[in-house]
Amino acid sequence: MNRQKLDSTIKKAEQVCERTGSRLTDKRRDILEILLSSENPLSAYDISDAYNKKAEKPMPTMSVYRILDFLEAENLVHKLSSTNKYVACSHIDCGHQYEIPQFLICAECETTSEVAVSTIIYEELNKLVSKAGYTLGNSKLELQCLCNKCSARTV
Amino acid sequence: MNRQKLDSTIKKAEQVCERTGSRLTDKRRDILEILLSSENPLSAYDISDAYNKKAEKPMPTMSVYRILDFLEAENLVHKLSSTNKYVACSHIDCGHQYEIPQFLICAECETTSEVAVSTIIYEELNKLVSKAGYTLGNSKLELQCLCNKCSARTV
DNA sequence: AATAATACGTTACGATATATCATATCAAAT
DNA sequence: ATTTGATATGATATATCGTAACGTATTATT
Repeated sequence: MNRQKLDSTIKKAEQVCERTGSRLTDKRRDILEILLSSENPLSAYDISDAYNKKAEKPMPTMSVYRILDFLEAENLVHKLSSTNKYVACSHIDCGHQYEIPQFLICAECETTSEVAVSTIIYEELNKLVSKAGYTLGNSKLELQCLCNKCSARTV
Repeated sequence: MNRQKLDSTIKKAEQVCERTGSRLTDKRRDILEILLSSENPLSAYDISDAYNKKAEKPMPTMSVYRILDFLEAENLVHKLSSTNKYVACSHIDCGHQYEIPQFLICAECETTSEVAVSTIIYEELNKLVSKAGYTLGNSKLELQCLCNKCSARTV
């Protein structure tokens, strides 16, 4: 992500926070920038390392986790529970609202794409869920995949 | 799960192992029984505790993990990565083959149901995935839900 | 019995995450 | 401008989750 795109995304993120009456502090912005700049999902410790490499004053693990929790609550960041890693939301800029974010995770190289589930899938899932006696909560889907690059390599 | 049902499931599980040239040893069977008997998903440590409460000789954590890995490879057990817990497969008895198992997890009480995704969802997912430049691997879906009981309580 | 394969034990460690309490910062009200 | 309260961060300790590496035991086959 180039500097210009990044700046506009950060600006948008600030607006998102304002709407909920919270603030995108310097450290929160730094962590978000690290995630936005990364090709791949990062663990809390990866993020900590990346931050501490640049910063004068190291940030304790605890703060990283708290900031990630905050960013997740603001929907600026998603946690991938299948890999225990974090990614910036791909839809900060467009403000796109969707019911369920879906992540395609390459099992080989961890390249990850975020896409929205189609309406038809969402409706079908809802049907299934209510038939089973549940109501759908704040869900996300994580699909173990192979990206085309890795797919080609392993053939 | 009553004793009779449990015994027949274990017998079926033994057959599954035989087919792959492996064995359902006593300890593996014990772990599987613990999971089959539990209402809710259990962590590796929960399982270890449950085993050690009954057994004369305690089982080290390492063995629990190895056995869980084994059972997962045989498709007798599934790991829920959103909670780091394990459940027995609901389809050992019927030998039902399905593309993608799907778990409905109550965010309140952790009650969990395993259902198969419908063909239509599977096809739609496949379309989405290939459009994004991936191929679908061995996936499972974990949906954060509310069960009707908890749903009623929180209203 | 000898051998090889599989299963299990032991020790050590690493990775992931939260609890708890203390401190700092900022913004609004006095 | 200070006090106050809310929010944010720091520090320390500890819980939880998981694996690496290597050794011993058990089982199946010869």
